[in-house]
Amino acid sequence: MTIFKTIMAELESAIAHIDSQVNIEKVTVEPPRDPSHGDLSTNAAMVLAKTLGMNPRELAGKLIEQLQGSENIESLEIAGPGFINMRLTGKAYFTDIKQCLKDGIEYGALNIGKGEKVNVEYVSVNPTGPMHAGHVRGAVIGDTLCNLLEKAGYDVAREYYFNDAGTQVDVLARTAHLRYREALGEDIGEIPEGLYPGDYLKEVGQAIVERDGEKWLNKEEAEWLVPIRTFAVDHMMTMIRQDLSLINIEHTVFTNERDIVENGTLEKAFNTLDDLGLIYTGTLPPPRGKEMTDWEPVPLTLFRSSHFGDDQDRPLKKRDGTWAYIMPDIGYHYDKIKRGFTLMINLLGKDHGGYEERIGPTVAAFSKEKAKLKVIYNGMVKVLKDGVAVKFSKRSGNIITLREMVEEVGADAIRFFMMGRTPDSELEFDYSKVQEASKDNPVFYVQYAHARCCSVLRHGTEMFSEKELTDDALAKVDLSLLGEAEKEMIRVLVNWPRIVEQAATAFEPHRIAFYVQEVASAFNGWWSKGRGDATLRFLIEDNKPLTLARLALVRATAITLASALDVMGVKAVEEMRSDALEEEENNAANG
RNA sequence: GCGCCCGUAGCUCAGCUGGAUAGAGUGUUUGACUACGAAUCAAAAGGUCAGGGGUUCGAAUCCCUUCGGGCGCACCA
Repeated sequence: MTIFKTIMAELESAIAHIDSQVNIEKVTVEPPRDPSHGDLSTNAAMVLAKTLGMNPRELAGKLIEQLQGSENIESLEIAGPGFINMRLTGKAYFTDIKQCLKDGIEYGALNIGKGEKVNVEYVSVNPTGPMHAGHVRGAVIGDTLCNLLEKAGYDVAREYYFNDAGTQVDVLARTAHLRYREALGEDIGEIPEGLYPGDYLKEVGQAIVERDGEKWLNKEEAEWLVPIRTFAVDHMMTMIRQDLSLINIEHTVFTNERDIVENGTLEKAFNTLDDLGLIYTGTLPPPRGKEMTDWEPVPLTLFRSSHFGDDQDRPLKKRDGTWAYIMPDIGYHYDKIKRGFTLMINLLGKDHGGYEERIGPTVAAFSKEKAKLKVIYNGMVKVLKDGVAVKFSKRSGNIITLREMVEEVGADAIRFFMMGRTPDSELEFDYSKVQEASKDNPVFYVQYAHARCCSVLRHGTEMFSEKELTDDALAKVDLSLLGEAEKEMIRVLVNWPRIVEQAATAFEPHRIAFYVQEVASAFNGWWSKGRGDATLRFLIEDNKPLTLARLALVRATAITLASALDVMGVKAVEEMRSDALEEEENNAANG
């Protein structure tokens, strides 16, 4: 039970005392933006005033009477139009801090998801080349969202949809065959227009030689296309998975488009819609806003997606009776629903706008409106160095590969920056800024704060035995010795479960990145108070109980940071050593 | 033409799903190291939340509209 829930419960009973029937849905208990308004604030009086036939300030007065008795509340006041501001006792927060120390890395875990089956589909890059800069953002946001939803108590499947049925994989096969001929000594010259130019297919050609020798030389395409395609696709998928593992992304489910297309799922999906009476033959209006020279009205097999909010019905079959191009995606979502998911989240680039509108109606139809599809679109990423666009790498065929990015700045920086803001906007990813060891680099700033916590705790062992500093031991420490200087730190830490809840319900992992900076900032501020005033330092030689209380809070800070960074997939380092620092130490040691 | 997203401090961005005097960082100005890591901290200055209208106790947030930017819009894969 967090302090927020405790106070909310007390408020609810206070309200019930006045009127037990009233709807309290809109009542909130939150820390006010301005700390001078107190620790917590509620809008209850303003929200309920009308239905209870009182003016807000009058109602607030009555609620305050009821809340007076709370042992968690130190003082109450009515403010502005009818806010009730509460100042809490120091003690009110201790349960949360102790909980943090007990929970460790699990701190902040919730059960708001109640085990609901969620499918998050992300990356889903075509298996025709390596992961590159354009793919990374959605990959990281998706993966972090998975972590977040798991933290909030959802049952999450991390899914990769594997487009191995389109024409691109045939192009891949043709390119691989060309590389294969090259590997056997043929001079293939420049890669022709329309095939994949990257060098990464050379090793595929070589690998085919090693497995099959000259078997596919001088053969008709019809003979080699399928086996080479299978081989090349497998090879690409292995490569992509290795690339993803560089930034700690590992999917749990891989679904093949080819399976969906070939195992009858499309027919089942179509028939399901037909049985629901949602299929008819009709004619679409001409496409708007485009000059159509060859358009003519044609009766088509249509799905009544307009019943589910789409602006027009969608053709599922072409005029020749074959499936329309959206049908595999529809079949795929039919499959997801059959697997029991009630929430499907899909991470796509902004250039896929309209996907939710197109596929969402079928999800609603298949599930009788019990399942939902949510698409998160992310903007483009520009990779820069010192503010200048990074040159494309020739080696990989005019793309910046994920592998190169990891080599350049490391996985932590990539993850932090790629998920660190709302997905909507365009993102400039500047190699130089991302590596900077200073405050304007949040990755560094946060990791530094965590390392500082660890440093303090290391020093703590000079005053205490290890046994006295275990999390269990610290959880039993008398926190009432903490004072005003620590209050801000405490307030920030106990907010973590709320942040998880808010971020998870909004599907917005970037909030975690902002929170983690808030924690770091509070900690660095707290730390610095000890510089001006020695009595505010963490370690006070002649006051062990106070020191223990502070160490408990330092430890709670480290735990909270670690817990949040864990969701982000960023390492919580215990020590940071820059080259400069190391050099200094080496010089000291040598001199 | 229709739909979606965006417009917040000089710059880069938050803004808790409708709350109080709109916040950080950076940049500018000014202070603080005989330290448990100054790789930091504290303070000042900086705003017509693109413009206009509406909804209500209350709007950056919701609705309408104008302007400006991005993306999508066929039986295409």
